Amino acid sequence: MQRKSTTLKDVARIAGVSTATVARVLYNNGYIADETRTRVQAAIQKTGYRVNTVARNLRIQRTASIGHILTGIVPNPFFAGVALGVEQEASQHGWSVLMVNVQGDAQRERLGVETFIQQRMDAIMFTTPVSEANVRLALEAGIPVVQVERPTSIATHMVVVDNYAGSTEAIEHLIGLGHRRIVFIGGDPAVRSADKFFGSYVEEERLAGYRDTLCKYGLPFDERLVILGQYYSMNEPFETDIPLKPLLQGAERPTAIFATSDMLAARVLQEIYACGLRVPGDISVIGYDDTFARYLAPPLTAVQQPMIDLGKTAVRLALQHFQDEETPPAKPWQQVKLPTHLIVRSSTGPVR
Amino acid sequence: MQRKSTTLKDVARIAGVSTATVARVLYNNGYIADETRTRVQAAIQKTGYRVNTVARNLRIQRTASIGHILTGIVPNPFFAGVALGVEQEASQHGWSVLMVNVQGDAQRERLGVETFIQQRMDAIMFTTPVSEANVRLALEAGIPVVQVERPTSIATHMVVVDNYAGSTEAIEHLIGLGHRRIVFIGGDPAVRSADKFFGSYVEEERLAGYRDTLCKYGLPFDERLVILGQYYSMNEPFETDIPLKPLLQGAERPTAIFATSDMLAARVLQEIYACGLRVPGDISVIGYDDTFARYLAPPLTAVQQPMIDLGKTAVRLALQHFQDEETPPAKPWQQVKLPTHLIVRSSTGPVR
DNA sequence: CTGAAAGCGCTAACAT
DNA sequence: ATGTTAGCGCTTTCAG
Repeated sequence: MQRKSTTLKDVARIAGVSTATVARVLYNNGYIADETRTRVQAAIQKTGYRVNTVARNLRIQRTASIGHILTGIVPNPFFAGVALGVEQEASQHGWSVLMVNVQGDAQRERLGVETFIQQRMDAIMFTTPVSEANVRLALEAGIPVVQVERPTSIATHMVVVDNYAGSTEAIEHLIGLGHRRIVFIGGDPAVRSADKFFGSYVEEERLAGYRDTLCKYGLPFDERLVILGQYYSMNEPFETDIPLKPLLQGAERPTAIFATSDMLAARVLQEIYACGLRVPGDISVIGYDDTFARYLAPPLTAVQQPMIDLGKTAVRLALQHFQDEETPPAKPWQQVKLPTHLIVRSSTGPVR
Repeated sequence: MQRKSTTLKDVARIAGVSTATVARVLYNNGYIADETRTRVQAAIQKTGYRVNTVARNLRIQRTASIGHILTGIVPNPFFAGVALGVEQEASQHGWSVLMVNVQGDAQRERLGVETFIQQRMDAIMFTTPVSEANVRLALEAGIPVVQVERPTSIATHMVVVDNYAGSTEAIEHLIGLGHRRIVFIGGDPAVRSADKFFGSYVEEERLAGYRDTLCKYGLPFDERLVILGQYYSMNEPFETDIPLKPLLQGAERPTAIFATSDMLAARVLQEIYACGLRVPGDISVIGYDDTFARYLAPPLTAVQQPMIDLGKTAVRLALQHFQDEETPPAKPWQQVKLPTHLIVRSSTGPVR
């Protein structure tokens, strides 16, 4: 907003018409004489006029902007994927997106929401809300909210992933390869106990898929093969040790491991190699997310999350509120569940 | 901007004062009677008033917002790091950031700049501009510009990395371990020939560091050990093959490989393993960026780029324009060069 | 087909 | 210590 730029008024003066007329040619509204249009367009050209969105927004009482709150765009590339999807879909519809990374901090999240309200964002998205209270805050300001991937129990639009199916598909793949002793390793749901989530935790859904699939194929569910820990950190990429060695060096070594993120799977690979084992020769590994799975050695079989699509869908839900502006009968919140896909690469193979 | 929210005027009416008075307590400006302040604060509390930033921006002719254009936040996590740095530093100073991902597309980049101009962003940042013309576009609109990491030849603020030193440090580390046949693998500078860059290409700087260091230690520069290719793609993560096998299976096998990104290094590891070799036993590998280097097997020695700091510094440069508003003698564009650090992990070892 | 004019919600002189 | 008021740049009725 540096040096003063051309205004509509300037253009009008130069073209010798009123501001209303300029606005008409700008938005192709109403009748306008061809000759006038040409004259106005020439003036626009000449001055390099560009509409002042700030003034426009004030006038029309909309900003066509989405505030996007991310738990942490780093270190897990999953979030960058969602952010990209959000931005792409938004800009395709002429919307803008403001982004705030809170790195897991509820206080910063609150500030983000507060700012977004002040900026009069037309919608607010949480790609993984940290605190319920902040979701409520946005809602109370009368702003449509979309929660992505790990919604709280508060009713808003939601777009989630079919974690149960994703997990099921992974385990079935392993069972199909002859595996019977399969480790499940994931973040501990209890860690997020501060908030109540809608439905069940992502991690719980995946665990349920694991358990039910074993059951379905008549395999025993062995609690010792389930490893849950607080492996996620927004700032320090997992310094926590993964208690896998005992299993790997024990008598009844598992033949496959299902990890609930690529980052975790990568750590699992490191542990496996440290024990002198080979993948998939001695043990198969499946990751989740499909972020940098393809870059690991060997290229990792992984449950692919529809990151981009998650973001795009979230935007579509938000835009709905404004599409049919004539239908104020505020439609209820919607929940969309997206499928996952198992990408089979080289980290899984038949059991020996 | 949904349902009509409380305005300053409302608050004034309820508190029984003028809007000017409310503004005074809001910003703690000028004299105000304690009693009045209390009354106003009560009214603010009661109504849940929140300043309308849109109106405010129009009035003060500033937006306190930065438009951030990213070549592609996916797939290289490097960009997410920069984006985080930008956002953190901005919000710490009460600034907002709009983000646009152009995924390497000059057309989309242009649209992004155009939008940012219309939104009256106070500054525009390019984390790796795609096209010179777009940088110029922003500049012509009178908006301060910061180019990050791979600036074009256009003069603006710039924050870059000391690629030469980064490369030098990596090669010295290898030479110190006794390596003499070291492969350099990187993106081909010629690929970006469409634009002229300021100083030299990032890749060229790194190559120069490699070459000069070999020279310094009296080692021969062997062109056959330099592999340059178009390994980067914004959308499909490198499908291109890396022509490394001939070298790995040849007579005089190199004992170390220096790759100019983690993504490339990851691919190199895969090739090495495919040839049945071990790291670092048979061959050492160094990556660049230090994004997911720690997650590879073995954990990768890598030249760490100051991603967050790159972003933060860029914001600081942009803010300078507004700090000392009284000094209109527009100070010249500044260029800041940030250091890299070699993070030694387990992918490098003494030559056998 | 075109123009006049009323604000959107706020800030900052300028008065008092 | 507080109030009045003139815009910021734009959109959109309402008149003609």
